[in-house]
Amino acid sequence: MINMIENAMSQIRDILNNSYRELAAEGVFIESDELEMNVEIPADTNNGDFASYFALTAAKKLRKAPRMIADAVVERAKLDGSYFNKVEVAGPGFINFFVDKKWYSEVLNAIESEKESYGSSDKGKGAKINVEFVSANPTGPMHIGNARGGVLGDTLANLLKKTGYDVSKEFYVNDAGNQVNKFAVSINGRYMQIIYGEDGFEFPEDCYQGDDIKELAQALYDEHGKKLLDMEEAERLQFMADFGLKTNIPLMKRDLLKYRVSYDTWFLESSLHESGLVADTVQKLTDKGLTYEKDGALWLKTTELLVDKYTKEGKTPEQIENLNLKDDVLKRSNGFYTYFAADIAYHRNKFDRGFTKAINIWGADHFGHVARLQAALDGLGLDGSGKLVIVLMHLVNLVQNGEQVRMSKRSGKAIALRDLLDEISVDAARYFFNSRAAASAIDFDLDLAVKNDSDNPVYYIQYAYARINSLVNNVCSEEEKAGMDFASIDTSVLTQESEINLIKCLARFPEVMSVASDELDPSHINRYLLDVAGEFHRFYTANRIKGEEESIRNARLKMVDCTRIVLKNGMEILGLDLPEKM
RNA sequence: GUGUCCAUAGCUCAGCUGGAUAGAGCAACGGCCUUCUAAGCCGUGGGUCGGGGGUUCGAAUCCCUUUGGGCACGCCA
Repeated sequence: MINMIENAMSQIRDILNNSYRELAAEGVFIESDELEMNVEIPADTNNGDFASYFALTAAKKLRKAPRMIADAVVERAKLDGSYFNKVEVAGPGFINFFVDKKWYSEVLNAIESEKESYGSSDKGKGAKINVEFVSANPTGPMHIGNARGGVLGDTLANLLKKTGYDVSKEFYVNDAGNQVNKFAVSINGRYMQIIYGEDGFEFPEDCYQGDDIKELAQALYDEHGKKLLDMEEAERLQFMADFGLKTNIPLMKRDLLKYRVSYDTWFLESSLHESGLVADTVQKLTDKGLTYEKDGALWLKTTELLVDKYTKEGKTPEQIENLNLKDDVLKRSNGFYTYFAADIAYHRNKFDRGFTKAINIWGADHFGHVARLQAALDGLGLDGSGKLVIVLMHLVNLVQNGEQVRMSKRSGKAIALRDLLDEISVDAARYFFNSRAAASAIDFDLDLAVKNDSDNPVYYIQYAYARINSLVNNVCSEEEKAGMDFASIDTSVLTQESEINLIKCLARFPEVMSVASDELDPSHINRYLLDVAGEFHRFYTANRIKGEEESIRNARLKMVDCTRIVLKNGMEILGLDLPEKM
């Protein structure tokens, strides 16, 4: 909960405000409540550890030269009892603050007192949220894009838990509808081919071509022989679909677990149909006058709902007109509900279960669906625009031999998830898939991933962690380690540049967590840990602990222990192993 | 066509609620192991921040425009 960066910034705002108010009271400046005392961390520490640019932004309003404003305010600034020992004006009116030893000491004390909860916060206030991710069709093996989604969702859930949300992870299993039907027809086709030969039965072109289908058909044949021919076609297809799903779903669970991705709930789409929630939801929309019949199908007035939504969001009528909005079918003329209808019911169900927010990770190719689903939920009075948040994740391009490999289940060319793990480590995969924001497409170069194993940045981080362990083991006896009282160790002796840089870096962790949580982007943590590891390696090279004078030795041990805590807390969110030695 | 995401060093990317000299990793080149792990550290070179215009004291960041690329616009999911 302690955020020393925020504490320092808030002190600066107070110092500047007090100073300004005094001057205003004396008539030097006009009274103003609206001045924003912005504080930032300058890129170059020669310009202070913290800086405010308020004099430049306020200059126009106050009708004074920015440099003059800054000078006057700084003249009055009272640093007594604050974290700062120096404040100065630079350039056109930058106000630069320099922190005192006290601040560094408090950073380390904060980490030691909070330990595993350092970086955590209660900003979520316990809000119950649902994070749904991967939700791949159970009609075939998962591919590399699902791996990214799995890692992202799992990591995001960890992050949200640490920032005070009550998170439930969910996998939506599409075990109903068209895809499943096609799945059954595909298995049936291969089954027939086993019996009648490849030329004796024509395999439909728009069916799943992958070898996994052949394996399912073979398994069925091995178990039942030709007996399934005795069934009515509809019965046989149902039987095959059930068999395929029963086989595939556990395989998906197993493969995701290999990536340390687990779920609280596996939610079956079929349960929505069976419970009648889909029908009921469509009826509700109809009761609200939001549907109509055309060409034998039941349509949702999506256009109307979207115009509402976009108007509220401030789009102009011209902009909305340009979007060429269309309505959606809820119930097809053949009597079956569409995926869209089921999805509306599904999200209604999520909110019925008490989730105040639903976060879904979707492939970017589904983005056209986002506003429509939100609007449909708005139509039900469920505030989809506010409570349904979609993180669009761009797909992973698999590159091999310098060429992009096209992947699709239909062509059967998808690279199975489990094969990937035979090539690279889970840590490397988890790190890699979380190395960029969801919105950027990433190329996964298989040759590189296999070959440059030890170049992977994840080892840079893990190495820092392992180094700390062996360092401490080397310097301290077991008894000393056990009895170490870090709270009482004075760290004001740490004044080397590499020490200062490391402590500053450790201080950023709560802020990084906060930003990553707000942006639903755990890749911030990924990059941050790289910084921590870098600062540690630099410190390690420049300084020693063993053989140093006791006050220095102990202070460094404390700082190193703080580094270990931060690395651990961050790596746990990313789901990385913490190697004791490498 | 409309929408949307993206474009920053040779490559992969940070930085984007406007701030001081645009950063990191990889690759290249040159150094550092008789003392706590060299999976490390230090140094060098490398840039019209896709182009053009605008707003501003100040633009990689905001606005307009343009170019190039990914994706989406189904009685598929």
